[in-house]
Amino acid sequence: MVKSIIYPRKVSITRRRLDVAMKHDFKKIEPKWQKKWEEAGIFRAVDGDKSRKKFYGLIEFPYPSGAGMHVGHIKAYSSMEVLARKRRMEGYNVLFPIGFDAFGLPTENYAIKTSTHPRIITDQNIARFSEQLKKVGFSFDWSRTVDTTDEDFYHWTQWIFLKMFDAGLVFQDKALVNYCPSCKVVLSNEDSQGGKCDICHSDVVQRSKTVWYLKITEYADKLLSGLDTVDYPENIKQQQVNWIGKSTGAFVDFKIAGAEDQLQIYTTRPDTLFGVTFMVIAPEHPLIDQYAAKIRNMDAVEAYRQECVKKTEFERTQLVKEKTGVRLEGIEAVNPVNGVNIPIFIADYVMMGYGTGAIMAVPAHDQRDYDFAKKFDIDIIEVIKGGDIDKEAYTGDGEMINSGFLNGYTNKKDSIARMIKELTEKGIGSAGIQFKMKDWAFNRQRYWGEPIPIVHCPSCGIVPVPYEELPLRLPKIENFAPGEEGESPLAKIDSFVNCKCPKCGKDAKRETDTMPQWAGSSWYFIRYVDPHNHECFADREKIDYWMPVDWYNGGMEHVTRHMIYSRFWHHFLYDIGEVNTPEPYAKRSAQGLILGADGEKMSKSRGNVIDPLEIVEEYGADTLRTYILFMGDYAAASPWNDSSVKGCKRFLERVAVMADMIDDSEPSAELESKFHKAIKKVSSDIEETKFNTAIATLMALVNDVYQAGKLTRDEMIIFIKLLNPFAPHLCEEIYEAMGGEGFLSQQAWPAYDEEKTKDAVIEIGVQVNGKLRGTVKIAAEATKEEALQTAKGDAKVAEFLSQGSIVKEIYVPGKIVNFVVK
RNA sequence: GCGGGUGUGGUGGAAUUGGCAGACACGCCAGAUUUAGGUUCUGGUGGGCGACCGUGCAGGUUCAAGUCCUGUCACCCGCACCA
Repeated sequence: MVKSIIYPRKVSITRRRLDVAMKHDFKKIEPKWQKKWEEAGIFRAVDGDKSRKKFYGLIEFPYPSGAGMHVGHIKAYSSMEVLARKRRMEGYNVLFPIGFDAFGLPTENYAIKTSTHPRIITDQNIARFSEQLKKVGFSFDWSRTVDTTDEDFYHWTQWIFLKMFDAGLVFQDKALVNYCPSCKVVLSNEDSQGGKCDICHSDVVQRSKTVWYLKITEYADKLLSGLDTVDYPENIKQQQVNWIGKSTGAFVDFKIAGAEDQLQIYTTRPDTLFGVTFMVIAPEHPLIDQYAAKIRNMDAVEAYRQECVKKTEFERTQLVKEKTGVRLEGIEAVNPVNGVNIPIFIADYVMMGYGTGAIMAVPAHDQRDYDFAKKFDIDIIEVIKGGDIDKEAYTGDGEMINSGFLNGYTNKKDSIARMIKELTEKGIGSAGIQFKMKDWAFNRQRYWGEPIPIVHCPSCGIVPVPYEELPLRLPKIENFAPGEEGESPLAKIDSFVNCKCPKCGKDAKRETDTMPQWAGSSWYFIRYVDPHNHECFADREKIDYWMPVDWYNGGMEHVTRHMIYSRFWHHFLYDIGEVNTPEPYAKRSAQGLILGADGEKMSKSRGNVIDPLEIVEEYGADTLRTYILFMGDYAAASPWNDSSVKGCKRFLERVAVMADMIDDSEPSAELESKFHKAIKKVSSDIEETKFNTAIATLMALVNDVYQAGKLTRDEMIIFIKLLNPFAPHLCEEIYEAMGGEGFLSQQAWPAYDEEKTKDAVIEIGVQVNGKLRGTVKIAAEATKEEALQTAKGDAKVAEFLSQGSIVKEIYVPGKIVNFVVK
């Protein structure tokens, strides 16, 4: 039994102060419980346990950088940590795994700098991260840890790649790619946003390279419609929708005057075809070379093209103000609806990568075309009434004019449909769909990645490595720096490159590129269900038991890349019958940033970075965890505040002392009711990721207990159960001191009695003409008459009522009384 | 430009979704304890002397608006010459 020292109201302060320090000796109790949990293995998930409901809570596994953990990691993991701990107490079989996404450029660059093998660096970093994570007391199932750089893991990354190859989703193409001259590596559009390399932030240039692609565009529609079946916050769904960027319109063929060729364009407004006065094609468009002999001003055209190549995609899109271009003199196109000849221009405001790389220009109703037409003095034909085309392009709705059979149409939808019908019947166009999303460039000229399991055979061409030869291991090499021309370091390893063709047996060469950083993270969550399997990527029964992920928490920065890529892979695995659902994640949440104390984003250069391990050292892991979730709205950014950290520490100390206030002699009904309300509030707040108010409720409850000066033993148990997901070390310690059996973490989550959350007597506000004039106490079940009667009895209310006559009396049960007086 | 979001005390942030604005915490003030400081405990703390005024700003709906509607401003985050 607990040695219950019951303090009288006035206690020896010195005595109590010493007690506080003893009761919350986090430096002693935190390692103690971390060790006990690990030894007892109480956070291990049990495969296939049908006697309980399962809960698979997932956090984005960290990239084990040399810098160690950031407070952002703690926040990202804390929400799922609290949920996992609560779910276990609720009797669920919980899978809450951790792993490391360890392939990637920062490690490789560091390896080059320090002449240390990336394997060694990765192992060191993983060990460091693991130790740090354990110090915070996260309840991960460490027996399932995965490491994407482990050959037992990337074996299956390669396996999935080959399955995609078999399905025709992998192809190779020469293309202009984003190339980082500093990292000497090809970057995807996602990794080179803003024209800067995602890794080293130097300028990205365009280069022609042979690139491996995954046909993610084939899954664009599924990725879009799948969003209707999952529980993601609206802003995340919207970002994905924008990223996929579906647009509906039509493809239209324009004849080249005096030739047989067609110039195909894509438009979302085929109904404005009568307003087309010129065409624009991208500088890279193949039509130019095709007609080089006919184009009279080829010199000027070439000069313009050279200029464009020099600009990066970023620069091209930045120059939004001034339109530039060159007319292709000598060739013209024919408007298919009216037979009028129109000029063709090249201009860099048209991109080769979207649509067909060619547009029909309708200057009257598109501002870009308008600007271009003004600059080059081209006709502007109004086809939609409603604007003033002398001033600017009109993009609104209106009656169709100057448009032959479309004249008189006023509804955009109808006129588009009519035009598409016309185009289809005449065989000069058809309805079409376009996506902004492009196919996924799936290779890097780097060492520290999964080797692409492909062989180039002089006679057979591209041949996949047979499944039984997987994993295709990364050779252990000394020099992993990329070549000067940006070729992979693997290209220098003859023993790796030279091989026999799996098909014909003749001499062949291996692909030397590796997969991009996003590969392993595209399926790691499946591996967690069966991490040690050597026969397949995961046992199907285990997949059926655990998948999909019930709740996935992570950062907003991964909403469009990692989330889309992994959803793509999962849809694919579903299509080939390897997993049980198309969507991998049933629910998604995202944490907001932790800003520096100055309100700015944490960064080394600003010097406002908080090291979570220093906080653990000084205040303890329980305080850190509690503070991070108490800071504010979980999904919003909020600044760090050292004083608030101390406030949370103080709260936990008050809890520690509370154990000595146990007194079962005269339970307080008032306090009992407060406990029932708190159980209800904390339980629902955790489910809604409103951790800040859950903690606030517990703080208020402590204040109430201190006011009462005592609480019952049962109430103390309830309290530490509610606090346990947030501050588990302290709660386990108190539980043990109270003589509790086993681990608190394995006890049942408290239940509340709805009846006891309701007060018999409530206090409500009384308004006169909508202004608060007093408050009165009434019985919860009071009738309207009783409530009004009591309200009128309030002296101040009565005074205001006497100033006129009551014309209306409102009583909203349990909420408010309002008198309207005139 | 398009999409998403935010705007509440000195500060971080609450508000059962139309019903007592400012929970909880920080900070600050005062008192107790202490040789003193810190710690701890107790009390106070939106503004205004007041009637009253207060949720970015201006209107509106309503008995009642932080919450709903219209307009507007500011900031943040995505995407961006996407045809």
